[in-house]
Amino acid sequence: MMMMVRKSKGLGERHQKILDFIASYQREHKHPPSIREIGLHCDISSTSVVNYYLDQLEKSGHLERDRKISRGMRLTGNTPLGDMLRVQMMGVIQAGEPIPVPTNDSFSSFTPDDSVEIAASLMPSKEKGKELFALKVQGDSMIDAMVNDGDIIILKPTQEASNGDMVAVWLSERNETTLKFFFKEKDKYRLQPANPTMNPIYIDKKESLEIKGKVVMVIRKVERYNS
Amino acid sequence: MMMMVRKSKGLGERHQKILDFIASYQREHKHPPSIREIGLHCDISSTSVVNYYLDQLEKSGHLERDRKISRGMRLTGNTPLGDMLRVQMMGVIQAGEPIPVPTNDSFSSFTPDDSVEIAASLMPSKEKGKELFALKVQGDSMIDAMVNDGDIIILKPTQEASNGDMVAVWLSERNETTLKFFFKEKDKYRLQPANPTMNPIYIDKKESLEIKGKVVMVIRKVERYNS
DNA sequence: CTTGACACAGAACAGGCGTTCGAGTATTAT
DNA sequence: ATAATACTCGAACGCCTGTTCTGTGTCAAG
Repeated sequence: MMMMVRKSKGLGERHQKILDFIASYQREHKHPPSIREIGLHCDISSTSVVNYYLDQLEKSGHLERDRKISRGMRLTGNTPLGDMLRVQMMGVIQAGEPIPVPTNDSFSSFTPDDSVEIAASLMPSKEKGKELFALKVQGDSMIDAMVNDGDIIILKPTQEASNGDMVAVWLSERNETTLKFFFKEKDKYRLQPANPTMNPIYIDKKESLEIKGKVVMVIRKVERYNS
Repeated sequence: MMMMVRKSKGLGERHQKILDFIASYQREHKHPPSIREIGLHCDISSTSVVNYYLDQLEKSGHLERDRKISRGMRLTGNTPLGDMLRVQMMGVIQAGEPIPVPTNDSFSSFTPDDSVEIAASLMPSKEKGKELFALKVQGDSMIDAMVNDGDIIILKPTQEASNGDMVAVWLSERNETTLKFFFKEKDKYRLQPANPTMNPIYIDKKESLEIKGKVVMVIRKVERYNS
């Protein structure tokens, strides 16, 4: 008479729906929803069932709960609050090495240590989707992209880019990683350095060019000059 | 028999105490306190009095309240939460113009429009004091500092710098603003560009060199390449 | 078929919490 | 002095909300 999905493993449709609702509610109201509000918007007619799922989400680490306290819950994964988002630090990007990209594990592992928090107000427009990841720049090889050793770059995973986007690309034939503005021209790609005093490089369309992500932000913690 | 202070103008001792308590409670519990909890820790025996002050704080803009909702309040001023800080955007920095610096008005004006929010976790160590300000870079004149047109730089106001600090300086005799790493040498100052491929410039100690601030962070929202 | 974990409903309980009201006291203005 | 204003208390009301308990239908394993 009624169907139930997802017995044990992983996140069910219901779980995801609740998670999403909490996030959107929080964004809109600046505070978490009550159990009953969750039930109402997620088509759950009993508070005990919502509580049931909340408990599971807490055990799986997606949620923190303050027992006995009204609306005492908060998401732990991305966007701890509506006004801040947390992106996963996937690793380092450097000239001669491939670019680490997020796997489809999506959620699960979220060690706060390996993540970067960013105020949502800083985020350009609609990129706020949680589909973001971070890389730490290693080496001075990307100074032509106006990016220093130690800088953190935030990017959106994608395989395609529009003209003018800054992309992180892997040139497998040259065994080279680079950060450039991307332009598709007649029979070649133009990779334009961010530094306007430097010249672009051209990649023939026959040559392999793997776009790994679109750069949306660069963050630099200015340390002491080391020399 | 009992004293009451601060009749009308400004923030009273009571107001400040409540504000402080909400902030500290929020930091510790990750959610706002209830009216009764505030009363308890601020020596107010009646919930109606707490409510009374909360209303005032709301009217004066220090607080937002969600009526009827348990613990429905949040601070609006700086550091809306303990994990984020808001710095004032003082203006633009460009080659031929002096550097805008914060006046001693300190607080008062906090228009969210002219401010930048930063996750506290991004802030290098102890600079977190609210003595920070932001500038928007205008023009390509600072590419030698690895800073682009449109970048946002966060700095701590200071007139002195240690060797290796990146500083924003005004060279009044040259009518020039620049961003460089600062080194004091025998009888001159060495201003070292962040870009390691570029050469330093030297300023004789007789020449005027006004340090306006120490750069602690650079943030770049990557837009489309315009050309 | 039986058993047991799993998913869900519904109702009831109890405490948390914002709100409101009546009343009393101190300060300042008139 | 008198009135108006600012501040404080205590208690009661009633909704909001998390918790808990009992019961039902589903599904897979034994």
